[in-house]
Order: sequence, then C-alpha cells, then structure tokens
Amino acid sequence: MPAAQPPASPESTVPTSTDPASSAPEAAHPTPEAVGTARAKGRPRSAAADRAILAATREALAELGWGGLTMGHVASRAGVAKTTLYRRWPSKNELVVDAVATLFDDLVMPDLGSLRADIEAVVAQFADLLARPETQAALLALFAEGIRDRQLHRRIREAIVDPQKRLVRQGRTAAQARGELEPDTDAGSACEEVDIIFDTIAGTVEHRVLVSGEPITPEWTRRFTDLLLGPLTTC
Amino acid sequence: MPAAQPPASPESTVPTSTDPASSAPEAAHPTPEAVGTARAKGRPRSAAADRAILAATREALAELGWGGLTMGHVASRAGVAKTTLYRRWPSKNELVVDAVATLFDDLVMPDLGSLRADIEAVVAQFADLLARPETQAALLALFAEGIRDRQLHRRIREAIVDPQKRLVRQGRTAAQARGELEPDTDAGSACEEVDIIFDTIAGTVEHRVLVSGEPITPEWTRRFTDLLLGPLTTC
DNA sequence: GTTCTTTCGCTACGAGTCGTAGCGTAACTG
DNA sequence: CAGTTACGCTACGACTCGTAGCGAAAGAAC
Repeated sequence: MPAAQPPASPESTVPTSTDPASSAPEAAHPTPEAVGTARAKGRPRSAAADRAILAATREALAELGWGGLTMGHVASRAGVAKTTLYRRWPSKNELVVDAVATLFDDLVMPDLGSLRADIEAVVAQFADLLARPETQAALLALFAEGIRDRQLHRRIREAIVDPQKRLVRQGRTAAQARGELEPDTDAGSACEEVDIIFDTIAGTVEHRVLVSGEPITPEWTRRFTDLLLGPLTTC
Repeated sequence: MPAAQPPASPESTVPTSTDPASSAPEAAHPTPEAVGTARAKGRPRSAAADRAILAATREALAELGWGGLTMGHVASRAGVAKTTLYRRWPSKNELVVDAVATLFDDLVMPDLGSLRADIEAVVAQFADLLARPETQAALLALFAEGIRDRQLHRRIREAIVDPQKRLVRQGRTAAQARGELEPDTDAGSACEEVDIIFDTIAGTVEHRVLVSGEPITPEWTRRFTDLLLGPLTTC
C-alpha cells in the first residue's frame, strides 16, 4: 500500500538546512485514501504502476542490494518516470518498506498439535524468508535507517514487526488450550511475555542468519526450541 | 587498527590470528605488525591522525547517524584531509568497523558467583552499549552492509562478533565449575551450544532495543534470563 | 648536516545520486 | 464539453564519492 501523498499538499519541501540526505521526512502525510470517501476527480493513479514499482523494487533489491538500489534504476526497470515514484513515496526508505512488507504476510501459525511443532514450523518459515535475497538486502538496512528516522521506525513496526506478533499470540493461545501453558494471570504480564518471546525468536533467527551468517538447520531449530520450551512448559 | 594498505603489498590483510580488537590500537606505528619485512623508510603515518579520525567518526555517527556520515565531514572534523582517510581505509564501511569495534572491548564476564547473576550482568552491559547513540547508528548499518560485502562481513565477524563469544564461553566454564551446568560431553556440541546462546542473547537484546525500540529494564532482564536458564540448569 | 622516501593538506575533477520543477500530454470525472 | 489530476520527459542544483596531481612537511638513512 503506497504512501499516498496528499494530492493537494502545498507543504512539501522541508529544507532543514544541513540535512540533505535521510532523516526528517515530511511530517504530514495522512490521507489513508483507502477509505474511499473522497472519489478522486482527475486521472486516477495507475494501480499497474504501483505493482510494477514494488515488484521492480524487490527485484532490484535482490540483485543489487540496498546500496545499489537507486530510484532511477527502479523507475526505469518498472517502466515509469522517476517523478512517478516520488509522487507516491517520499523516499527510498518508505518505498522499500512497502515493497518488503508483503513478504512477511505469508508467515502463518500452523497449529500442528504441539507447542514444539508450532515453534519449529514458525522458525522454519522465518528462516526461509530470511534466506531470500530481497529480504536479506532490505531488512537490516530498513532497521538501520529506522534508528535515525522515527517516522520510518514507526512505519516499519506497523507494517512489518507488529503484525507478526500475532504468531506468538496465536501459538500461546493454542498451547494454553492444549494445557501446555498456564492460562494468563493478567493481561499486562501476558503482553510482556509475548514481547519477550517475539524478540527472542525474531532476534535470534535474524542474528543467526544475517549476522553470524550460519544456516538454520533442523538440528539448530530443535536445540533453539529446547531453549524456548524450558521454562514455559510445566516442568 | 587501520587497514594500512601498503603500496606494494597486494597480499596484506592476513588475519594475524591474534586478537584483532583488544589492546591499544594504532599505538604501534603505522607499519602494522607486518612480519618485519618493511621497516618504514619515509615519513611515518601520524598516529594522532588515526586517533582523531576514529574519534571523529564515532562523534559524527552519534550526531548524524550512518546516512549523515560523510567522509568529507569526518575529515574536516578530525582536522585532516579527505585523502588522508582514503590512504588508511578503503571506504566508509571499513572505517566504521574500526571506529566501532573498540566499543565492544569493554564487555566483560564478571563471574558473580551464579549463572543467573552473570547472564544478567552481561545483558545489562550489552544493553548499556546499545543505548549509546554511536552504537545504535553503526551496528545495524554495518550488519546491513555486511550482507552484500563478504569482505566486510568477515571483517565485522572478526573484529566485533566473534571476540564477544568469549563471554559465553567464560560464563559456561564458570557455571560448569560451580556445578550449575553439566560438563561438556563433546567439543562440537559444546561449540554449537555456545553459538546458540550467543545468537540468542545478542540477537534478542539487539532486536528488543534496536527494532522493537523498547528499553532493557531489570524486570525484562530477569524474565529473559528465566527463559535462558530453563533447560540449561539441572532441573 | 644532506638526501631519500613517504605522508600530508590542498584543490580540482568526473561520475553518480538525490529530490524538485517545469512542460506538454494522457486519462478520467461531471 | 471543460475541469482536474496523473503521467513521461528533460533539466537542474546540491551533494557525495573516490581519485589524481601538486608542493610542502617530517622523519629515516647516509
């Protein structure tokens, strides 16, 4: 889902003196035009162009990596003008967020009948996702940019990180239904536990693949799951 | 330790196998500990310039982040010419690796008498390190660059990642001496376990701080340590 | 001391990218 | 039809990168 710049936003241009590069993107960019209230009046934006741009972004990411990805390259590969990109996304960062976010939608919590099997399945899915070149090229670069750009950081969390916490919640709920986990005592503590589990799984797998550069084998997954299951299951 | 590309030494960059990060850096003269072949003949490289450049890099990283860091800026801040930077480091990546690697040297395994206390202490140290702006700005950006640049990836592992695995090894050894952990059965399995523990601690804390953007509180550290201690200690 | 070697700061350069502006045209709405 | 908006194209200024050339400085070797 593109950023959907407000059609009539005279604001634009924030010179910010000594900051030509990243950071400090425009403050106002609301207009979730998806609501469909205001029917556009003039020529509609080409949905095909959106799709071509996002696909071209993913392809270029896989081929050239983050550093080699340029807006001009994406534009020509998608068959559109560079200005068309900037009409939809304020900068490379936001474009890549949208281009990559969809990759994470395929993750599902399978409910295989045991907490161990569920965890191992999710870890395997995540490992497969992290094995794809476009994911590798984009994920850490996006996280790195998000450190300095709060707007982008929020956007990454909303589009990529937070949606995946559902996996932990679903797995926990299923395990509680099976009696493998204690029921929640209070909501706050449960929420914190979800956060811990999520950071542990996501962080560890990412670190293993992207930083240590080692593959995720079934054997590794088994041992990592041992680690997770220790204090969770009733002993 | 600067890249120190000798004008007539195409081989160079031999890992030297002795700890690359610790110890006073460029205190030794420009000519690295090269195997005694080339005694410097002309004007030696200024060690003060090395220090000023690395310090300027850390300062600029903290202020401007990775995207805002330019070689020209670092040069002028360090009071040297831009060409002087390129005589020592082939590119921004390598410069930042050296500038940041020293930050990790302060991590120590305290041996507080219990495995739990040791883990919590190391997590707290790592959390403090990740709270520093220059670390935040550099770490993920370096990891991201390392995805595409194998040379850089190796360099990051040698200078930053691998040296910290000693913490896990030391903690394990101490816990085994106390009887908190079983002695190692075989070396290979022990090595894999060290890798898992390391990826889990480093990855989780990094994900918590840099991606989720949540602080590392003592309460969080306690719960995370519960997770780690589950299957490790004798039940 | 002198000579030799290397580094130093400086300036300038070509190549590349960014993000914007202007223009004429295409597409869709009322 | 007119009105409105998106589109492709070209061009632009600002910026960064990494390199090259120069004269001068600072030691090392003699």
